[in-house]
Amino acid sequence: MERDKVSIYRIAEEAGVSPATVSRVLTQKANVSDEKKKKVEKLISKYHFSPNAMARGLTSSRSGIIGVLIPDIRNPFYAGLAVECEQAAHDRDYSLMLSNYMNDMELEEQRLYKMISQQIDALIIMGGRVDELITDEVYAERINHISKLMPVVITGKLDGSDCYQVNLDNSEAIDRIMEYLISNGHHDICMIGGRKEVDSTYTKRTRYRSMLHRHGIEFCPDYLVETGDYSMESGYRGMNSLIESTRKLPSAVIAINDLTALGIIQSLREHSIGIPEDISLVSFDNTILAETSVPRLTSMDYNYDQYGKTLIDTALAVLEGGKPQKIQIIPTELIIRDSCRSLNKGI
Amino acid sequence: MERDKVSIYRIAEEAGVSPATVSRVLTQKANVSDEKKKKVEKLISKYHFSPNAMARGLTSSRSGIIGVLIPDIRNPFYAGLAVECEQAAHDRDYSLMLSNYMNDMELEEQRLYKMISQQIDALIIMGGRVDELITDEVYAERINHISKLMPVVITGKLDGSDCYQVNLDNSEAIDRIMEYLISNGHHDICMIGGRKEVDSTYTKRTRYRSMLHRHGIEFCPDYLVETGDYSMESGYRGMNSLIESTRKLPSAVIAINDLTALGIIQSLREHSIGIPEDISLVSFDNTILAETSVPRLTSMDYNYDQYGKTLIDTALAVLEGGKPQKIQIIPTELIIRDSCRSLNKGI
DNA sequence: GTGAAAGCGCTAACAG
DNA sequence: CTGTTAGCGCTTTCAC
Repeated sequence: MERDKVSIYRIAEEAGVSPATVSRVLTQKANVSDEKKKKVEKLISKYHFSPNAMARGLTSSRSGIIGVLIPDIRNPFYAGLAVECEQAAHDRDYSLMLSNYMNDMELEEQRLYKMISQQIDALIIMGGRVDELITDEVYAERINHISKLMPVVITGKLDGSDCYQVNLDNSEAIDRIMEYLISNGHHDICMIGGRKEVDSTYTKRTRYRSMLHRHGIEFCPDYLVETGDYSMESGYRGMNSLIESTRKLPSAVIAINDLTALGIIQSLREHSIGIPEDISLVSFDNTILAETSVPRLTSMDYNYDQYGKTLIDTALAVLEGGKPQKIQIIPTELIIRDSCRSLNKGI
Repeated sequence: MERDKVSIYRIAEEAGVSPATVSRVLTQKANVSDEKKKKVEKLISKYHFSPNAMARGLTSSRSGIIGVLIPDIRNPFYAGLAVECEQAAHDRDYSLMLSNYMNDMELEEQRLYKMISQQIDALIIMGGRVDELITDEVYAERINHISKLMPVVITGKLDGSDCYQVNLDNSEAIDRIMEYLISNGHHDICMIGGRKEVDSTYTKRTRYRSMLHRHGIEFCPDYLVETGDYSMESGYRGMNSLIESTRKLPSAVIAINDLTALGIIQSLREHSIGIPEDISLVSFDNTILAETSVPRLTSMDYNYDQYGKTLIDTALAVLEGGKPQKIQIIPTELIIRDSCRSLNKGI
């Protein structure tokens, strides 16, 4: 397969100028006479020429590519975020290189080093080990090493590392959900799903308890259902076990995310428990699943647009020598749909 | 931000050999004495060194990146396919560069040329204009031009172009669904969703009619509901209009994809029509939505693994000078879940 | 088996 | 304002 042999030399020759001049009109960094500029631009558009990014990168030691390490793009949460990142990157004339690591540590490492050898200019790490409550020290050290080579921005936390963090406001998220439920007359509130070693889940559970306390509601251990993960199946399992084990069903259930909520819906349906007539359901992430489920889910939305943009902008700011804030927080907003009802005044 | 300055020169110096020798152990293409080889390998792993892909690419005119133009990664169908492609690419030691074009022609062009300037080695185009029944000639010409520079593999068709095609077996897919429904006693079968100018939809509709004919079932125009797109909302709209306009409801509905099926479910629910008690529902694509919906959808699955692998392998085969088949077909399999019932023997 | 040297396409001094 | 020149880091002849 023959590559196109158009280069600045070819353009230069046909335009009767030097390669440097062509480069100058390409980079727009130096002045070129109108006459030559026009000639060159004509050739450029004639050949649909765009400079070889590898050659360019060799001199500038910039590839124009931002690497993104992502758990699984099939998860609607990450898919949405990835799209926003791509948008933000392209706005700044950068390309994105996505790598799914499928929660496989070995795969993560492989893909990471592959991206580094592709000379990515910056790295964004989502989920996985940067979400753990207790940082893996070996991992932190490795990431630290990388963050000496390029900007590293993560969506979670990594103790003792130099990474920049952009985090969802998990505290605000759970507080708002609790306030919403309580103000609608719910007292028996249950929380299903997740793994306690995950930072965001830990935060949610802690605030859940303190919100109960603040409103004078006694904490019931049965109502905090650990399932170990974030899948639909885990929601199904968690809800089933709650129904079987408890004497008194809660009036409201908080699912750790939309996928888990779908499993909860399935369990409730099989037990002929109506949503929201018998039990109200809220969840986190406001993915497409919240919109497509029956009933449509009331779910905690984040400003995904801002999230993606902040991730990219932070990486590029560091790349350009800036000093953005080490931790930035993305705001939340509860999207109210059809899965919750009010217990007040018999509505 | 300082890049790591480790290069083959540094390795060479420390190992007391020439840069060429380091290159030789890196590429494994020439013989190097065991002694020197070991020395070099030690340094390589000491520094976690991996050669600069841009420099390498400059000489080999290969970037090791395959570009993928995709409509929207948030669509579970494309997300699943992208994951398979990534897997297949990494197995061959290639990276993937994904670009979402959001069904925006202008964006598609921008991202395409951006990827070309990033020196992608091959291009895979999914959906969008390569799915159109009637090829846009200007577009075909552009793609043709690109396919002179690099292998281009598409998931649809493009008349008069040199692209390689990897297609789902849409004929088999609709045939199997029709046979399944008819063998379960369904005669009044309706098909909802899509746009007739889309190649795969056109095929499905044509075969739908000929299957009816073959089984001596009269074609009812009301039962072919064009909605113009593939969204959930379109299914909702299509089903609503069918319910309002027809005297006799069908016993089975075929949705053009899972998303459309979800809209149909919502419409049926609002009309208190039970699935599958009153109406059976089948759809295409077998995405995660088929598994997470209530009831779980009977849906046409494709061998996504093979699909992704074939896409990548075809591109790389062409790149290496091979001559794969111009058109390759991916088989289908109906996954039976809870959304259809049999009308036979009063089951 | 191994080193020296040229060159991939581009940018960035450096002269003029 | 513009041409010449020297690399960027790697692979690949070509001698030895």
